[in-house]
Amino acid sequence: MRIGELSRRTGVPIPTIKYYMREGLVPQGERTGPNQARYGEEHVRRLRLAKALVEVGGLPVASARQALALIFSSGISEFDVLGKAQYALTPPRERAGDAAGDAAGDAAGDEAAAQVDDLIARRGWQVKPGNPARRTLADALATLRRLGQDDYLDLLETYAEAAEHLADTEVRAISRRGDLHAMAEAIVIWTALGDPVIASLRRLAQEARAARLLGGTAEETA
Amino acid sequence: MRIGELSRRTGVPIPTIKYYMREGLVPQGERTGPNQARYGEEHVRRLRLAKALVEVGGLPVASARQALALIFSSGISEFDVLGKAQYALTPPRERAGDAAGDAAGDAAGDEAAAQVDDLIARRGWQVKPGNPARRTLADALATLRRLGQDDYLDLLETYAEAAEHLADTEVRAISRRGDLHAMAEAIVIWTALGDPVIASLRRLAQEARAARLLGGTAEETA
DNA sequence: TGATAGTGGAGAGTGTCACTATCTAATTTA
DNA sequence: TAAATTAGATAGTGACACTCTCCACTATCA
Repeated sequence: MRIGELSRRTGVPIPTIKYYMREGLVPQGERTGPNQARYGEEHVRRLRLAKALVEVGGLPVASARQALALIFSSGISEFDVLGKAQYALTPPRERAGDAAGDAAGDAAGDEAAAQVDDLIARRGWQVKPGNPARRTLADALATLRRLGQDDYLDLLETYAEAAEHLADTEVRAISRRGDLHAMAEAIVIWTALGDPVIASLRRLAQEARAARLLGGTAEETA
Repeated sequence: MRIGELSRRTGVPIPTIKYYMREGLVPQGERTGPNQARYGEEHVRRLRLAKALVEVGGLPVASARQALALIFSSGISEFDVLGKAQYALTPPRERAGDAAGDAAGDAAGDEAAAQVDDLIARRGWQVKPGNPARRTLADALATLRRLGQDDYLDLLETYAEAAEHLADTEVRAISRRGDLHAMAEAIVIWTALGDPVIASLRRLAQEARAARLLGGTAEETA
């Protein structure tokens, strides 16, 4: 097929397809002439995936490229798909740890890092020291502490339990796929799209619980 | 205090403080002369909060302004703090539902919306029809469907259970605060920062579970 | 009592990001 | 054969979150 059909079938505008090709999210088409190229089903799949990661998953284009490269590469083993996916999907953390404010060499940051290590150890989790989620979590906890919300940090235990339960179900479901390629694809998709799904469900459940507890009514909101 | 100290105590650069004042995230200082103003502890708190919401929570500045306005306003009732916070904290959803691709008037989108309604009903949740999380969730589910991941949609039940459990604990913890003002603040903070916390924990737990199931080792990754 | 550093406020400038538009020459397609 | 598409390259756009520059002033230290 040519680019027009590719655009129609995926809902991605032609200029955007061209842009994604330049950026390497989608490979070039098979050239058939000086100004003609042909595209196949793989282009459709890959483009749909790119669109989903960027639009729904909110990934930067560069991260989406990495994730797509991972899925469509041949030399992956099941031992590192997940790790590489997590690396690719963690939005490039800007410099952190600086600008803590309030003089004092940032006690909250150190405490938070220790707290993360402690949590991981206590749960018996085996996590690579380089997993970017460690940093993200420590940053968030340090911020919570600086905002004086440390009296709620026991919620963390509940969060960790829930995460463990989720991860257990997810890993189990995905490992049932025999095909390594399909596993890699599912990991990327569910890691990226799972975040908004969980966030939405949390908000919905919050509203429901709050209504039940505070007696709020299900009326419209400004 | 003057702006220099405000900057030092919060870790926010002076030009950024000025920008935040222009954007209304932080109120103006109390003028004491043609080119002098004084700032107080409220400025410090508010600026820290602004920084947290933007840097860690990843909110757009406009959303952070709304959230801060909510916290520091006087006329809120406990019946709508949460709803308003959710409205303020949901990143402005761009147009959705269009550009589905593949001809066919987007069956995935309709099915997903129905699926969300069904889930909410099945769980017995009381959720306002206008809650923005409905849309976000439906979009994500529709995308999952279009990517052919609908055979995993039973994971949704696990997600919903986890969300319900989390929300229950959160709402319970927050409602223990008698002060409505403190409640509003906690809601905003935990709604915004809870997302990255949960996402990180999920990733850590995933790696741990995968290691256990696949026998992966905790070595370094590229 | 200067010299130096630090303000407040307004407007313009910067860098990044994700597209989007335009152009040319060369095909297809009707 | 005329109109519509196409590939590819380059340039432009709009949103966003700052960041810089000025200037007429204070504030503070030697």
